[in-house]
Amino acid sequence: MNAAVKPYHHGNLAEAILLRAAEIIDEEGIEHLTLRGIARDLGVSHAAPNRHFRNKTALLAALAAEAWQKATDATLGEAQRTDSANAHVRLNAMGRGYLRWALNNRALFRAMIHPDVNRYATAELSEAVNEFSEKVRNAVMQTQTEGRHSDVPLPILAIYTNAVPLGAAVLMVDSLLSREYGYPEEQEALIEQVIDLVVPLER
Amino acid sequence: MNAAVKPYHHGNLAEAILLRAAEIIDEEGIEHLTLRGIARDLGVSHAAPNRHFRNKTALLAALAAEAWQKATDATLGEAQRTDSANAHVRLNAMGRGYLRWALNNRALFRAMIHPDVNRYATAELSEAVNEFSEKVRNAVMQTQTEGRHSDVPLPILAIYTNAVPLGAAVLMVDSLLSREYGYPEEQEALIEQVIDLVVPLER
DNA sequence: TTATAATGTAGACAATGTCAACACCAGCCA
DNA sequence: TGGCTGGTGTTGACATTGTCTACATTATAA
Repeated sequence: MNAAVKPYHHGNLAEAILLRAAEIIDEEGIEHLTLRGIARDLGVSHAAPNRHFRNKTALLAALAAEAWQKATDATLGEAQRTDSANAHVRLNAMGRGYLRWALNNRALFRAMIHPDVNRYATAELSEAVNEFSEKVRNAVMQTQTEGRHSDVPLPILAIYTNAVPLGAAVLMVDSLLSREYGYPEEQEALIEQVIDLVVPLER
Repeated sequence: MNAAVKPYHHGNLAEAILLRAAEIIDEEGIEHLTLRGIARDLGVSHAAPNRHFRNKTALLAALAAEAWQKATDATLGEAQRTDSANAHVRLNAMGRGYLRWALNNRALFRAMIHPDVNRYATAELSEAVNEFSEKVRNAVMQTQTEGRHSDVPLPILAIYTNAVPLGAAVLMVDSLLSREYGYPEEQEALIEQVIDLVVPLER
């Protein structure tokens, strides 16, 4: 039988690039992400990625958009799983879902908060970010009607609520402080306890 | 009189490089920071910076170390200014000092949380980070003796307390969400209200 | 079937980080 | 005082990268 002949067209290069990019960020860090390296790994010519991403930043933006979508899913999914009508329970679950997702998907999380990305946002990316923040704001608002910091302006409470899992994820994923705080075996307990401080369940 | 003759030695190139680097991050973003660009701006040859920084990452690490030191100063300084023996008052002031510093020194803040930096930490940088986190942990511990979440393990409470100003700063400095949240004219009120949620003053 | 757009390739170019070899100079020791 | 030595700056080089243009191949649909 003849050896597998590489077809001229890859077939699904765009997705393959995104996948390989996420792998590289995980394994070698985002600073080692190069378009030519990805092309080499995928066995295509060095310029092939340009057919699918206008430039390197566009690739990062696509990764970030994917990240925001998945973060949104993880966040809302956790709330749905509680099957609760209590807004505190749902928002608490959202916080856990978000933080757990960030810690388990560090490559995508890094793409989300990468400075390059936020300077050159694509429409797709802005859309994803807006959807996330709208969902969170609504959930926060509902806890206010249940009495959580009902005297605090919604934007302030939203920043605060967002900041905790975001800041905690940055601390544990990227920062030098992660050496102090990052005990993987205790991850789930840590998530739970930190989120309980922002959105307490019993009062 | 003879025209100013450029001396062969710059005199203070290392500091000049750090200064210019911070300017570039502010004005053009960290993605436009190049060693050769800095050298051009300072009127030295393209390889001169290598005499002072082993590589580009070392320059970023030096910036980050400076950033952590200044952040520590801003944080502790604010606590001292309160001249209060109440740990809550001091920690609240620390949070405000940190967040205000981050919002007013975005270039250095970006260096602090830049992914490259945290992979190749220098001793100087680690030292600066450790000092900051130790000071914060102590202040958090003291609020616990005053009854703030006294049942929560100190590491958890420290993460939570750290996460709020850090996350808020990321939201407002770098993230796409900053478009939603970043109203400079309301900055001081926003700082105050967000920090009050983590470290409430009256109970 | 065939025209057309999408996808991949090859080659080129400027910019960058980094290195080695050399030039200049400040400060110390004899 | 004079020369040496190490620190600082320069020049030139090289590999790598992102990106562009021209061209090759293939999928698609009229």
